[in-house]
Amino acid sequence: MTAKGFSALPLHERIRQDIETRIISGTLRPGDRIPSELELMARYGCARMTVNKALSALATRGLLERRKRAGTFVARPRTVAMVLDVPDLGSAVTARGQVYAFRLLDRQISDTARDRQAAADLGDVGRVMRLTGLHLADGVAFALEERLINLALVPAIEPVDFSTEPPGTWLLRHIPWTEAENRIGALAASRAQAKVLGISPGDACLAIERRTWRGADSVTVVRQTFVAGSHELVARFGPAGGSPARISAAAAAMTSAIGTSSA
Amino acid sequence: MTAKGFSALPLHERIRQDIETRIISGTLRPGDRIPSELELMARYGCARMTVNKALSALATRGLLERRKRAGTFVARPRTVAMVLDVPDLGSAVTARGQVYAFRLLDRQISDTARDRQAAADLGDVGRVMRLTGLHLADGVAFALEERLINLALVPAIEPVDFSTEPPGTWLLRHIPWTEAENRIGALAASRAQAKVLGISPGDACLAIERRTWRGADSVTVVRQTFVAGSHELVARFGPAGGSPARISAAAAAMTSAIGTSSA
DNA sequence: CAGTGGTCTAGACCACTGA
DNA sequence: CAGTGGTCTAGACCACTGA
Repeated sequence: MTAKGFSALPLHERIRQDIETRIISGTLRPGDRIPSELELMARYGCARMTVNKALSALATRGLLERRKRAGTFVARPRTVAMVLDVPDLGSAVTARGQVYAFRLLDRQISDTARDRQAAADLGDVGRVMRLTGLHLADGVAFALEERLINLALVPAIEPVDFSTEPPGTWLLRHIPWTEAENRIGALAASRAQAKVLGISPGDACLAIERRTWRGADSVTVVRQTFVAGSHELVARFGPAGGSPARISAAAAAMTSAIGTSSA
Repeated sequence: MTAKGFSALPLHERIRQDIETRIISGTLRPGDRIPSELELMARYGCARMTVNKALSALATRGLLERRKRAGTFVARPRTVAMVLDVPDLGSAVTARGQVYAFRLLDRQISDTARDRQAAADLGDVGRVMRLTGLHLADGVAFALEERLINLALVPAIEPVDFSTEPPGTWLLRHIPWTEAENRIGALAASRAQAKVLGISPGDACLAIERRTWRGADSVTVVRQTFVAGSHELVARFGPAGGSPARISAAAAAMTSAIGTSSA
């Protein structure tokens, strides 16, 4: 496994972890100045670029703040920005050991010229597809999905039958979106929502509204309404240096904590 | 060589944006191979390190995938990892033009040796402080907060009076946490929760459970229960190159979309 | 003014892995 | 095997800005 005896990690990575450890342990405190690149070159016996790479990475991740002439400082805790994992619903259900299914309830082709709500959601894009469907775990509906898709941008989706793959997964596999926004809140189920979800009107639900763009163009807008307790979002922040994939795996490995209903 | 008069941006940044633009516009599609570093050196007339910096940044952000010998490829859209902004509640309320206040309802000192729930939440850390309080906007309670704090790690908080500053803000200003986890769900208000929040039992609420660590030690665990419609979380993903701060500002500038209750 | 970080060069050796 | 990316060197010039 180890090729070269001792250097399992590249030098810039070891420098990065070294400094990070001092911040975590409290040896370096917020506001403290850390040695200049010149000093660190001498300490680690390496070129300035190598030190720079380590410090730049820590600055990008918000642990350090760099100011010209003044030096490099341990950053003060900032307004919190966490990494939110938005898993594919099918994968999430399967990971819980349940059987996932999507049931399409309704599909309509519309046009933003006539459909005011679609125009508000996607802009004046022309033809749109409006989908309504249910996400099921072990045959039980746990989320209602209402989605609009910009057909001008995604014409290939028009003939797709969503019996094998829900629209979100299809889009994820086919359309490289570049920007997305999620809004997360709670709401009381409406009469219509309650009916298809098999709950009572007024019951608590988690609501996610997600908009996706490709460049300046709207790809899709989706509103998902989850029965309370059936779904949980996890957001993390950590200096563990995790790639999104690793963070996602770590979150999936954890067990639930909020509203554990033993039913 | 480089036309030196016009470089508002560093060269590595221009190369990054150039390639990013091709991905966004669809000129480069998922799975496409992009030129090797050697070829890009020639194209941009620069050193390999400069090209490498641009490509590494895009790989870190998940837009490119790099494989030795094979080359660099436009990444396929991955499982979604978004940046979730977790704003200070006081700032969020003030930003909406309302007056924020925190009202402490209860404060107890306990010990994980006797307090089983505290031990489960924080680990066997010894003395803990248990706080219960309300977040108010224009004098109306919109969130209930129940918090445990590890006093061994944060002894300075013991005498603090939270009349001017809620516990979360105090902690953010004083304790450099290194890791945090949020769990977000919906729940129906219990009788006790409903009473202090001025709503009815069973009413929909947004629930956030946040755990914060400093290195291996738990700092605090907090459960916040928001009246439905009173609070919304926003998570974004975008190639706009936004720092967390910029993303946060952009999110704050947007108006609500989910469950706007005029009550 | 002088030290700092930001950027860039023109090389180099290496590990990896697909043709 | 040969091309690729990963890393690193030992320099350089520059803009910025606090002492």
